[in-house]
Amino acid sequence: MIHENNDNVERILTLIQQVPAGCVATYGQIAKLAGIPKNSRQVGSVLKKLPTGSGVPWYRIVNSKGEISDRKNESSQNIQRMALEEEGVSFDNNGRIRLKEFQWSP
DNA sequence: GTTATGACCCAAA
DNA sequence: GTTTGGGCCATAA
Repeated sequence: MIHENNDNVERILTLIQQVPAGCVATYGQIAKLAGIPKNSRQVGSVLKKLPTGSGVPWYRIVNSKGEISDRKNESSQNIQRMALEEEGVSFDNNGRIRLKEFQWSP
């Protein structure tokens, strides 16, 4: 099937839209649910290229440690943290989210 | 075709 | 708790 990759992107985005406000999900979690457990990097790749105003809550996706992952443009990270705090997600002194408390479970 | 890169993850140390 | 090395695979050049 040659459209497999496009389907992956579609599934990734659909899943992310299911993450409710006030919760977070990890890249690996989304990848697993999307049926591509070994390619969590693709999740980040998709989000990176996401157009602004897409309506996809990209900021609810964090890495497996509960941190906002590093990237080229760090202002994007500030936006992400702000958006999450706005929804009630709290960070500890080390900039981590307690996944036990805030991680979404389908 | 190859190589480099990356919003990742996990087991092992 | 942490760091590290290896694995992963789509994407771009």
